[in-house]
Amino acid sequence: MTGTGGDVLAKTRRFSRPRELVRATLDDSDVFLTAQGVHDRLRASGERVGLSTVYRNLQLLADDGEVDVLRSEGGEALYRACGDRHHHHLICRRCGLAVEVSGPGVERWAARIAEENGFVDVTHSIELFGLCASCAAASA
Amino acid sequence: MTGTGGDVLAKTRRFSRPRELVRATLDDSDVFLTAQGVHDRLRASGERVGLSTVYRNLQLLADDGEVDVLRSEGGEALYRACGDRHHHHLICRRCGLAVEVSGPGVERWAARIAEENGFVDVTHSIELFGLCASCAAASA
DNA sequence: TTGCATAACGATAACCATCGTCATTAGCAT
DNA sequence: ATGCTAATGACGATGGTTATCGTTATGCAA
Repeated sequence: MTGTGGDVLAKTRRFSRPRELVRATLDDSDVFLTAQGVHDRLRASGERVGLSTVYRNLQLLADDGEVDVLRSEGGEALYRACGDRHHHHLICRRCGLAVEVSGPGVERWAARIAEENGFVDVTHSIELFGLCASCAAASA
Repeated sequence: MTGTGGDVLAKTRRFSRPRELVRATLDDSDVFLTAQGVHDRLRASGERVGLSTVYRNLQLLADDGEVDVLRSEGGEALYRACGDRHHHHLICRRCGLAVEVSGPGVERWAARIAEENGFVDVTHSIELFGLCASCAAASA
């Protein structure tokens, strides 16, 4: 039988300049970006990449685990390049600044809760939204 | 002068049958519902309430702290009646079954992380998504 | 290097959740 | 009852995201 859950489907992935641009845009940013945001940055730097292409590649990169995806409080998808180790974020809801945080204890807590309730294939969304120091100062 | 920030604005809130129906629908459900879901249930029970009205009241109830709102992995808003004490959820991504869970340790962790990074006005979104026992069995 | 199969592109239309508009209806205080 | 206005609900507008599809271009092999 196939392994549990989706994984090594060995999809052929061809090189493409647009994808590299999207990846680079995320790499160059220290904040979470929306698809539109990535598109805007590309346009601002003189690159013309279709919006569809940005969405498509953002999804591909997410599927490949190269970028983190999370939902803003408003429900939009936010993307960011990230290391491969598991972590969560503390995000400024004003400027988007994201700080990677980790909490081994939290991971264990989540796993235990899931198990105690008979849930399987559990993922968790643990994100903290607030105002970073500079934004808090700016709005004082 | 008016108080700082939004809280006791003492907004006049008039009774309305549609709002009671929305509230009742959430009260009768043990799963998180989308606005559409609430609307569908109302229609199924023979009640005719405008979709706009459902959205509007869901928002009002959320503002009043009578219902929990969270985002599904797909970005849709999910609503559920809830107690007033702070808690999180373990949600079945198939059937929507939601188990309220709590983690004092997690709360402290979140608060500490926020403080260490100079963030203020921090809220956290901590939700676990998985497959409940029955749904897992059903898809085996 | 040339060809081919097809991944990827990108402009556009389709989708869908959610919100805004506005004329009509209906709580509720006097 | 009467008036003020919150609330309704049909409908159109918005905005993020996805699907469509003809065109372009990558990667492999002859």
